[in-house]
Amino acid sequence: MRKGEETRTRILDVAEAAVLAKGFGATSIDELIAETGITKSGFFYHFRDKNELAKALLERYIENDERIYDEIFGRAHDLADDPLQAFLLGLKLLSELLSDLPNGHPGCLVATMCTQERAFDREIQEINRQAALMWRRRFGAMFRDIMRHYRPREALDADQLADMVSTVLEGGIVLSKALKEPKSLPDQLLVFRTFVRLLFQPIAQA
Amino acid sequence: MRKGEETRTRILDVAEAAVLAKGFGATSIDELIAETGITKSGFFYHFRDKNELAKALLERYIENDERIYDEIFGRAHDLADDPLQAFLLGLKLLSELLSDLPNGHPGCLVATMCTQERAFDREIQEINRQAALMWRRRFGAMFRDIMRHYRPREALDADQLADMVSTVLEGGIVLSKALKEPKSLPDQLLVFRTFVRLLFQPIAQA
DNA sequence: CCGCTCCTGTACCGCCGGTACGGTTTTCGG
DNA sequence: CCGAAAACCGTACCGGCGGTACAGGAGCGG
Repeated sequence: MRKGEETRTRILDVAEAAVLAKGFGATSIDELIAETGITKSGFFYHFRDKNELAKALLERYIENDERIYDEIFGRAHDLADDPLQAFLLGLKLLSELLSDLPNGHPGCLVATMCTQERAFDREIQEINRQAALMWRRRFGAMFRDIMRHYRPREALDADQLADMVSTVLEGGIVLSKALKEPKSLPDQLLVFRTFVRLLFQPIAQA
Repeated sequence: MRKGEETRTRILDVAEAAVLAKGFGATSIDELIAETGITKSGFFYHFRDKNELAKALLERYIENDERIYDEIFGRAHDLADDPLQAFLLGLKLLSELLSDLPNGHPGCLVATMCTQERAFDREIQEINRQAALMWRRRFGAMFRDIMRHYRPREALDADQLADMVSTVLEGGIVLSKALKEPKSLPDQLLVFRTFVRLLFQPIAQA
């Protein structure tokens, strides 16, 4: 009914924070049910096992991720007609959004799942792969659009450029966590932005 | 004495592979002692607890990592006098090295530790931070050297550029694992290499 | 009132990290 | 070659955790 969904969401909220902070293995079910105020039986009513919790967590995370990208780059395309300017603006907006997170980026579940555990089943690995492929399609389309209007100074594959967005995001998250410098992630994104601007700058300037 | 070190090394070898594949939490001590052929008592003779295993694992990994960078970029500097050419060559050599790994990069322990667990103590987090700072110093020095000879087309901070190397490596590892495409990591490194070449290209070409 | 969703309570299992501790073999310096 | 330290083995035990089984109950819509 309604109540069930609400409880399930509350479990997922608590679980997501715990998993991003401590890792999946270090997050105990006992701990989750204590914080959500339900019993162990209640937990297993919603999730068959921990693996299904991981799956639900990941799917919800990816959905939310896609929504954020839709919104930011959608807004960027509303503000700028030119595909290059829109993309650069999108990166800027994303960087600002990441800067405004008080404790830095909480971490990426996709990275957590694929870095940390081959303990998960193939289904989760496939969800992860699809998420990365969606990022590639999303940004790849943008780069292809840009390349229809601008000639890059160096021949680079649109898909590899698209992957670079994901790479910088995932790598920036890792680095800013390791360094304990939340600003590193948005900074790295801006460095990448400069590279993209440089790549599509017209050769004849003077 | 001598035998002790050998056994300890064997434990670390087995543990490193397991941790990179399944994550730290999912790697059981029972599993490690079974594969190394020792008993539980033997394990705890070498490591007080799992956290000390993690620490030893991380320190050894970082040492080895530094050695590899020393060798590759040392060789690159032997082959090219110019600091920019040497750096670009180093990236190329590194990319080729990563391409030659049959099953792709096994994963970065620094990323594993900092992504996955706030369950580790502060000591490990500090080791992680120092590793990232060492990368920054290493590549930052190279970029500063380059900037003494070349004027970048865009004003970028040498340390942020240095961090970009780590970002691309860590992000590339995550992405190639998520995509199950080992080639992504070396490819991303080459894309970054193109960006660096572009950044320091003289403006007046004709 | 029935039946379904959404739980609670209790009891239990096996794995795992970790402790304790006594005993044994191996190794190396003197 | 001897003795002592190093490098283990064996066994027993503990508590936490993931997971199972199952009985029961509260609330609510039809």
